[in-house]
Amino acid sequence: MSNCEQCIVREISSLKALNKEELLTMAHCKVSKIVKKGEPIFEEGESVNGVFCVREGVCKMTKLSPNGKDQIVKLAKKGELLGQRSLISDEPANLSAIALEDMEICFIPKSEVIQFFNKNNQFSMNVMKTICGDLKEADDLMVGMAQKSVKERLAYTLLNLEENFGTNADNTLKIQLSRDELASIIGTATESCIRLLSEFNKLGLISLKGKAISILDRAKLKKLAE
Amino acid sequence: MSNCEQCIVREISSLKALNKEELLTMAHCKVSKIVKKGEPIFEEGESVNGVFCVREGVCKMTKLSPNGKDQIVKLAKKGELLGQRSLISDEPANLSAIALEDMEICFIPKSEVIQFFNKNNQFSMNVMKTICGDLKEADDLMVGMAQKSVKERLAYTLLNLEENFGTNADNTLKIQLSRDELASIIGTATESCIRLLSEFNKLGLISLKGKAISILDRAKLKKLAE
DNA sequence: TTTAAAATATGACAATTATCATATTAATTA
DNA sequence: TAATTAATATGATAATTGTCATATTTTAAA
Repeated sequence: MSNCEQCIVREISSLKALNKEELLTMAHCKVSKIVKKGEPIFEEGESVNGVFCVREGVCKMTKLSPNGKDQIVKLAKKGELLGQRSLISDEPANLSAIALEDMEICFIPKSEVIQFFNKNNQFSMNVMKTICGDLKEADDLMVGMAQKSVKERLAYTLLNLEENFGTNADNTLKIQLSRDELASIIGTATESCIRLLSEFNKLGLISLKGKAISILDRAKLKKLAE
Repeated sequence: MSNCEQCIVREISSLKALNKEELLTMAHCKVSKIVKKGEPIFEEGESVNGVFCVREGVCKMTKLSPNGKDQIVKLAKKGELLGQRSLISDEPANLSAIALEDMEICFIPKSEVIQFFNKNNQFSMNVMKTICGDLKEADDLMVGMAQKSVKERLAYTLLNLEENFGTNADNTLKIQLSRDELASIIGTATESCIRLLSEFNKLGLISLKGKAISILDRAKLKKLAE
């Protein structure tokens, strides 16, 4: 049983509002877990009964459309809490969470989180702020989906991935997505995504070395993203 | 100064958690207002500094896309609180709120709402649940925008409008939207929206009498919406 | 390493949707 | 009421995007 007090996640998530005592009780009831790349943390429709805290790795939050295609709604990384919405709404998960890399996560049972809500106002406010941030992002993405072309969305998404997940020493995006997954973020067919990547590549906006993408011309890409 | 204790809105919104004393202080500091059809309650980018409580009427929550088109993100009706997200995030409004009908609204200053958050845990939880509901809806709409065709989105939206706003005695949808506004909900060009409405009309799924729309075949429409 | 499977890439074509033009109808106001 | 404007409607066409077919490359497994 590792110590929550030392955990980096505590510093960057809503959990930073917890006091020593609360951290101690959390350390006792939490369950740590390794999730391998490609494995689900939880799936749409499941009753989650708690919150997952991401210690390491990135996962995709997806929703299955009636047409059978998965849409990636959000990417979650170190420091994020998953399943807050369904815990608060007391509903099954609206999204699936699937590891994009090997992950380290902790599960905190619902009863515990409810205690924090009841006793720690700052924690509640932190969670609320996070959810409000998610809502703003979702609204913005929705407008983008409705009003922007696939090309614009791809440009926007590439810039976003760089900003949120950074680059390696060789300037390639740290986050590794398949073409299929990238298409599932921007909401298009895999072939369309691939074609546009090729086009961006030919235009010198990006460079493609296998799966690795690096952004060469941020300014032009930003213009394309509108 | 009207009495918040008697207000119907109190019964159906997060405000139902407030006790008599809190309602009394609210009654003293709130400002009632009439907003005529077409007028804004607040606009994107504005610092709202409080929350608007909808007593009567419906408004659209819109966001301007870089291409100059407005996207309707949500419709808000009696009993809803507007501006909660920007209050909690302490940010300017992300959306504009524009009356679709003559409205009666009350403004409750930020300082007051913060008091409720601090002292009344049930109120906080209610607000959180509302925002979580908005988030789920936004995620779902986003997936719909990304994965569904315009036809599917129109069918879905018509059924939604009936469900959320009801019908008149003559079976027409209570909520009156221009073709332009309907297009702005489903995220398409006005002409495309009009064309599909005509098509639905010819297929006997809906009937059009001027601006008034009535749904004739829910089952088939539902199938079309997928 | 060889083979099989999966991912990436590209062409050809069809379907969807947007845009522009222009009627037609409804709503507003002079 | 007539005149003007705005909203609705429809056709023609172009642009975007999806689908299917098929290479090519990469990755995984035998």
